[in-house]
Amino acid sequence: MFSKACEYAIKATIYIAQQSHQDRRVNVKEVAKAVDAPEAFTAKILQQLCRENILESNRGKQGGFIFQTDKQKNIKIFDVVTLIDGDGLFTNCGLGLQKCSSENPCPVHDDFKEVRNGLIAMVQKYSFYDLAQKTESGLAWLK
Amino acid sequence: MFSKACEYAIKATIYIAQQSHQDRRVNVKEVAKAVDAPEAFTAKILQQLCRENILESNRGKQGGFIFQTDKQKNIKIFDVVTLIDGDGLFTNCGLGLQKCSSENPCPVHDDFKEVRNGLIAMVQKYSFYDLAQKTESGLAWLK
DNA sequence: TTTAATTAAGATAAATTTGTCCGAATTAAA
DNA sequence: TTTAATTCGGACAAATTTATCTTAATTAAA
Repeated sequence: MFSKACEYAIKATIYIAQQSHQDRRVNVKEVAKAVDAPEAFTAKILQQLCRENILESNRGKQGGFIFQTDKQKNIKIFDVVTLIDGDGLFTNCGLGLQKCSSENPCPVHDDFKEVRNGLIAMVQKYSFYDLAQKTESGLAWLK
Repeated sequence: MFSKACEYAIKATIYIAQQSHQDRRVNVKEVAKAVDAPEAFTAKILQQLCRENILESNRGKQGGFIFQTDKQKNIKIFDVVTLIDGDGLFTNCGLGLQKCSSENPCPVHDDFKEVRNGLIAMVQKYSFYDLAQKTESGLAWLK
């Protein structure tokens, strides 16, 4: 469904959101461990999330990543998926037809659309603030 | 969502089912053209579908592939996806947690389960016989 | 019997995704 | 001011997926 990079991105973003609630910057090593992802690969992904202004980073001693709390409330899984994997999952035909539409539908057009709408609803349902709270309160886990 | 190989497999299987309704064997070249897929790659995929006894093939002049009509009625997209991509899409955690469960749920566990159940319902809804009919009657297209 | 059309199987290649490594820049603390 | 901890950026490497090529086996038709 999502790429590995995207799974790591989502989990890492939730973890950083959570730590940011306590004003803790976290470094790559800690994040990678917390979400059970390879460290160097995680670093690359966090870089991408910073470039796109989802996270903020600081170099040097005591440096690390933060996710501003007010920003957390406006950003959803949808945004991270779109950033890392692109929007193909949300827009492409389920069978890969170049021009699938209601006029030229693939054999599963309508049913797939429903599934996809469910998926879109899911990734737009929770903000990272919500997801971090859920995890903080012990109702969910990142590994 | 599905791999390229899997998309090709589904479309090719529908096309062959359709032609088999008229007792036409079809060769790789024709299939690949009909579903807009690379020929040699399609050949590999059809081989796999034959090995797993979904399709039947005959070598030599006038050879090609068929999909027995009675078999078409028992086989669903689900089976082809499982064969080509494995069952990960239907069983793995949406965020890749090794041991995601209701006791140790990922942050989107319940919502993802719902989406996934919709997906499973979709791939189990139609048999290839149904899908071929839909396509034959001009209600759907393979490219 | 020969030939042409076909699939089977294995090797290879290209592209993409996943993952690592290293040197440079930055920064707080010793 | 030096040192240690950190991110950044680029190069590199490994694994997987996608795709091609080539040769052998098979088979119907000429």
